[in-house]
Amino acid sequence: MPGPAIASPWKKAPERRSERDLKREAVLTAAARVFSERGYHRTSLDEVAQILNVTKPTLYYYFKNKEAMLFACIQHGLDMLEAVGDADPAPGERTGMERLVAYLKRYAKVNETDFGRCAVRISDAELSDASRKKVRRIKTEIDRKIRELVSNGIEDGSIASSDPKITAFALAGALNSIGHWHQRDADMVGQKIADEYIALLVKGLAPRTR
Amino acid sequence: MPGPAIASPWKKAPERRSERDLKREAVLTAAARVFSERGYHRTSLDEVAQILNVTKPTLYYYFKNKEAMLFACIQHGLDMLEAVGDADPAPGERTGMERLVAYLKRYAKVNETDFGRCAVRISDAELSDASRKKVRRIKTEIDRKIRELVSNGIEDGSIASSDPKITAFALAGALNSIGHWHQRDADMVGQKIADEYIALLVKGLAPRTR
DNA sequence: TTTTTATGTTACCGACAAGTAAAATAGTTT
DNA sequence: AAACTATTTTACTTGTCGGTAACATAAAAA
Repeated sequence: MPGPAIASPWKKAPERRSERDLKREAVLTAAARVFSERGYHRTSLDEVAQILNVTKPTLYYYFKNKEAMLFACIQHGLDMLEAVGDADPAPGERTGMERLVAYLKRYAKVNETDFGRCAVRISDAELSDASRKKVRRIKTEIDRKIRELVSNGIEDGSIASSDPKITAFALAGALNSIGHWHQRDADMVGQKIADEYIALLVKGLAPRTR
Repeated sequence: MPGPAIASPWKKAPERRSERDLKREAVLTAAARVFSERGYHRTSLDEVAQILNVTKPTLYYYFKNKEAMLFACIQHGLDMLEAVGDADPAPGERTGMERLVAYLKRYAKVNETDFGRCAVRISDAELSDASRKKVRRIKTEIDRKIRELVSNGIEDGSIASSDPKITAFALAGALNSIGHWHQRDADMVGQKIADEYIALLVKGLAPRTR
């Protein structure tokens, strides 16, 4: 009978993740890319496997099934979007508008990633009831954050809006829509589009000079 | 050998469409509804047939295949959107901004229909190359129209925009995004949302009083 | 009545893709 | 060496669904 294993502290250093985790992550990254590019249903797991130079059953070693893969992709994307809200600097330092604009820029940046696009583009109708419920929870939280920023801006007078709820929807909707066509127009790249979008949303179409 | 049939003028009156056309249209309407609600891939033709109280092969009497159905739905939706541009009153009567806002409101209204949502929500990646090409042509035309309105507004000073191209994308994208929500939030109905969206786009978030 | 045309149904096929079982391989431990 | 563990493959099953063939029915035409 072997004695108790001696703990090797550097073996558990967080940056040294197990190979399994790395591979699982690679599967997820590949899935996110192809899901977001070609759509969930049009993507077969054989394709995902091929990208990784493995065969389909290998994927099942890392994920229970296709839906679990999609759920992980969407969740990761939503987690990134939610983290955008946590990077919000302490309220009071800047106006609500400034904080909102900074938030929207970070939000748009996440939407440029494969995970972000998965979260935004793929309908959660693909998911099981349980997964969808979790996804909806995070989406609600993100929406709440945007509304909060809008409300703060209204309070401090830096934002004019009659309805934070609809405004929050409109902002998210407008930014999410970027992901839908930006691959059609490869010439204008992400950040520029996002900046123009945000400028439009901030300033509006109507001229401000008189 | 029968003599030449005597033409019966009232038989060809345009409002008296053949039963076949009516049924074909019913198929299309049912397809548009369920495609836009549940998505193309998640919809089986058996479902569509069931809605109409027929069996699947009957659908094939009216359409060549599933993709032809989808194409007809999308095309009809896009035709409606394109018609929105034709309803534009003579230029010169009003400012570019007024014309654009009126356009956007009609556009949003179309997007409340099943066909409009099909056109906007379902990726044209589902279509064959030939169909997609046609669809893209109409989409380009719609985009051109929006750009034209924006440009006119810029010229007459009623619209402030640095880039009509991105602005047109942003406008369409924002309105299209309405279709993604509105079933989740049944309490706020279409036109109200659209009006708020448009108001935001026109006035912007930044307050105009000083 | 017979024939033709339009419309619909039953019963089926075939393909594709998700998912699984079980064997193969390689690395590690005993 | 032997045994065990982790990982991946080959080969297979299975369900779903788009699509079709062939027949049924009924109305209109001849």
